[in-house]
Amino acid sequence: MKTDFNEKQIQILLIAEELFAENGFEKTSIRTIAKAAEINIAMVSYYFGSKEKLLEALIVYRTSELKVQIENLSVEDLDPIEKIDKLIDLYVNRIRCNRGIYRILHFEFSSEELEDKLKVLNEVKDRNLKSLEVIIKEGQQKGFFRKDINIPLIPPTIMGTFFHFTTNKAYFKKLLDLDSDEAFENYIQTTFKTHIKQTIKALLIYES
Amino acid sequence: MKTDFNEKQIQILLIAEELFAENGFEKTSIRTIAKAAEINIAMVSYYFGSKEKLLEALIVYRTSELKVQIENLSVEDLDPIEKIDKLIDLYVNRIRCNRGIYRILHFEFSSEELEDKLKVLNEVKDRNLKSLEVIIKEGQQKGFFRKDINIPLIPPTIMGTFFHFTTNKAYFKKLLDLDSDEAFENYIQTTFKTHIKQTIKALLIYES
DNA sequence: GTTTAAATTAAACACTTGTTTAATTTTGTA
DNA sequence: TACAAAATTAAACAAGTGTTTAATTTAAAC
Repeated sequence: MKTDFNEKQIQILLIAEELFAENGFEKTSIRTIAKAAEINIAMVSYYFGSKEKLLEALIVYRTSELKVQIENLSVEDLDPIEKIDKLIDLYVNRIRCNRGIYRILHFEFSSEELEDKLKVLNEVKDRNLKSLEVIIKEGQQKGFFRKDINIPLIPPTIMGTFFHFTTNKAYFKKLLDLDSDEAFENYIQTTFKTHIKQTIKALLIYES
Repeated sequence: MKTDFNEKQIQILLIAEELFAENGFEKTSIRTIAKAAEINIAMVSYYFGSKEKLLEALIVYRTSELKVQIENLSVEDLDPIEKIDKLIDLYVNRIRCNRGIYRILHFEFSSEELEDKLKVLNEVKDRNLKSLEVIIKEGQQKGFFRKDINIPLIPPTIMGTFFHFTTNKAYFKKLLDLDSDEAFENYIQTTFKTHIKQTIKALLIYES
């Protein structure tokens, strides 16, 4: 599978990503993409073969880019608790940087249909999970964390909470009296992040 | 706005719901719905006006049905902790029962475009949040829970985690060695539910 | 049984979709 | 400059979309 794209292709990919994330794959026509990218409608087929393959190219382009920052964390010299804090920062920031492709991946696929193309993404997930395991087991060894943690359920707790919050942005903006996008953004970076950190740490530490 | 539908209309709504949830609104054509419901393609326009209005009718039909079971909980004679357990059971089960419409609501809309039609849903959310507030404040008064809880962030934690888990069903089935849909379903009803309960309770109780 | 309204149908409509064609322009190379 | 490959274009294509029409059947009321 091709993983190198020329400038023109990348230009198209980036604009397509924006449009897909905003309006969805189906609702975004090739003509819309072409107009936004200021190219002829035939160029999409010319460069990528089809609309579907354009999407696949976008997924390949983005997911192969998602390299591992999280692995380094497990070897850093920090409290297990500090590591969890940092881990959540990394999770949230990564999703925010790549929110376009994350939106697309989560909303356009039933996860089953494009499984082959998501292999790269699954590998990233697996590696992240492994790093998380190292961190938590270290915390358990040092007596910080409880022993009966279901580790695979930690990432969906972090990401799920975050996604749900941003997906229902309009609702929460109203609920929390955040009157601008900046205020919403700021709320995420402060209060919301803290909430997730508290949640995960409480889960790891709390003895019932 | 119409809220009462005859048998034929409901039959169409239910089949449309299934198809929308499975394949998405855009990918589901009126002809597909008509074939599945064994009706003429003109009947959708005849009964609902348009495809868009069919969806609106479906949302109205389902959301106005989502009555409040959660309110009763706050007056029951239970531990605050038991109430939280029960609350999460209610949340998860309600989403599972109505997973079709929930999928549609979360995946088809940017939440902003259909705001008027989602008013009913927002009212339900608000009422649920109020009930949750009552329960948590009672728990705080009785000394069970910590005082600095950000209550509005509890529901997105519960629902987000759950949605993320079910949306990425394929991935988690593989990760957790769940080889059938029944096994997955069973995992949700036991281990996964327990995880959410633990998470929320830990968050409410844990003192850092 | 006749009349009237509701329900149902097949066909056509106008429009958008993704894709392909064939002609033209641009670019790089010898 | 001349040539060949790559890039770009406008136009056409076939297929599918949601919707409407006008005719027909069904059902209910008198």
